[in-house]
Amino acid sequence: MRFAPNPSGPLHLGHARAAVLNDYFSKKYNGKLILRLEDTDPKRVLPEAYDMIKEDLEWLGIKIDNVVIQSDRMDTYYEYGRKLIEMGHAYVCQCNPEKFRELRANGIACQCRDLGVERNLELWEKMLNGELENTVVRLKTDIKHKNPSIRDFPIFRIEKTPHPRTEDKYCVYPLMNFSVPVDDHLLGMTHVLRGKDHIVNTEKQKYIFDYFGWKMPEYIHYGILKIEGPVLSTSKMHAGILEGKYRGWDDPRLGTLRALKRRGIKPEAIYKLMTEIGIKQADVKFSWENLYAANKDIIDKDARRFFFVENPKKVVIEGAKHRVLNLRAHPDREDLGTRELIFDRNIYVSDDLKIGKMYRLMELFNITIDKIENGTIYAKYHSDDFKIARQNKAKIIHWIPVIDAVKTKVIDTNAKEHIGFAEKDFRIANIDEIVQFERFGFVRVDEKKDDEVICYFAHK
RNA sequence: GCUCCAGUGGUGUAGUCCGGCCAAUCAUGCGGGCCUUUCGAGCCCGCGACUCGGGUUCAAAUCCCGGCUGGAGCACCA
Repeated sequence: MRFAPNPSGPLHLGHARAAVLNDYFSKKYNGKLILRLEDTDPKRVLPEAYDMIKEDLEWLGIKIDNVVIQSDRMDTYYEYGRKLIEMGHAYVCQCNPEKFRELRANGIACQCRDLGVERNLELWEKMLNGELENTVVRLKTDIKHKNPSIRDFPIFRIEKTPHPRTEDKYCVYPLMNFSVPVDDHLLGMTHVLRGKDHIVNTEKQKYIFDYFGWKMPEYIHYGILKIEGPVLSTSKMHAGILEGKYRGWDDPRLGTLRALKRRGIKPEAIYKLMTEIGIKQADVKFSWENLYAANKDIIDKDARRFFFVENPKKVVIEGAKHRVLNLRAHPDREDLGTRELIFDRNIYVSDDLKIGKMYRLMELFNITIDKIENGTIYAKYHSDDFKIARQNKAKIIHWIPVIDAVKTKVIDTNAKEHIGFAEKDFRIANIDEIVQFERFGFVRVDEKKDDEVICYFAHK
């Protein structure tokens, strides 16, 4: 089987489905998986993408047996293209596109169709030498086919834009409806899983298999995956990055795999979801809910817990002594160690506290709110016993000691920044670690600066 | 417009090929409960679907016809 992206950017969720499905089934049946980079349109090639795609696949846990780059195989395409002309199944067409389109719409062949093999080979050589403009090679199909796009569709075109890899070595490039069947056959594909947007292409490509007398692989088409939210169009992403609208290919607003990685989404979660969605032809809506649930399953057991207060408000507590708390880093796992919270009169909270009400500072004690002055809340120590808080239906709130509070910025999926403080021991969290800010959600530690830690929000 | 395809709970999925064991699977979500000093996790209970109409048949989610809805393609892109 194969995964055949166009190297115009890194992989996104849409590619992930194709890659995962092909990987899943090739493993299931002990087959091989080829990565075929389809770079036969010089205009749409982004040189960095070749490596980005390999990195993304590796991250996804997809094992590639072999990498094939189409721009390395130009001579092969020329060879088979020439054969088709020699067999009289293809011809060089110099009609202008509008004229051809009009003829095609009426099911009428153009004059080029019957020029004869000799003349066609002559023109073909001229094409390859760069002597011609506005010329294509067409496959003879059925000029009255009920789908006009199938009537003598083009298989080679002239493109003089330099290719990032081969520069100006070639000026004639195969169209995918030619390179795909040639490669699928030569590379020994038995099964191909692709989106249903290729159904018509499969019909076109069948002509090539038939003309060469090749056995056609099993082409299976799955439905469209509708993904709400992130930007997926490679060209839009690229333009946005160049404009400075996005921070890069891993901006949290984008649907690239590297953006998901940065947010703390595990490749296993993506893999699982994609295999679950499967290959049916009905269109499906991508469920973020299910992705997050799968991801939570993976990360929850390892994620250390920390207190984090967003939009911090300062609270001064009267009548309580300095004390030190040791809390577990994870409620169910002793092996993840403890963290220390030092209470010393001044704390931050996130909630709006109401005067006269009782609150329970989590793991600490109960307080009652006295007054609010100049944005600072004054509270009194009430009692230690948790039962009293229960009896009084006191809300249990998170708190952060003002001393040593870690200034923290969480960037959410809309690239919006949430500023707050995390407890002092959050400093021990490593870059790339996924932690849970209790009640806030799971975040991935992205960057640690001297005065601030930056995290990306994964999900609740 | 033309050609082709698909429709199972809020979402994803099993079952559709080869009709009965399907008053429909699993997950997620939602509601409730237990536990818990996270509104997390776990455990328990519950909610919720075969697009509609006709036909064939002893029997239809499954087969046939039609409607409706959704989608794909109709490039010198992939």
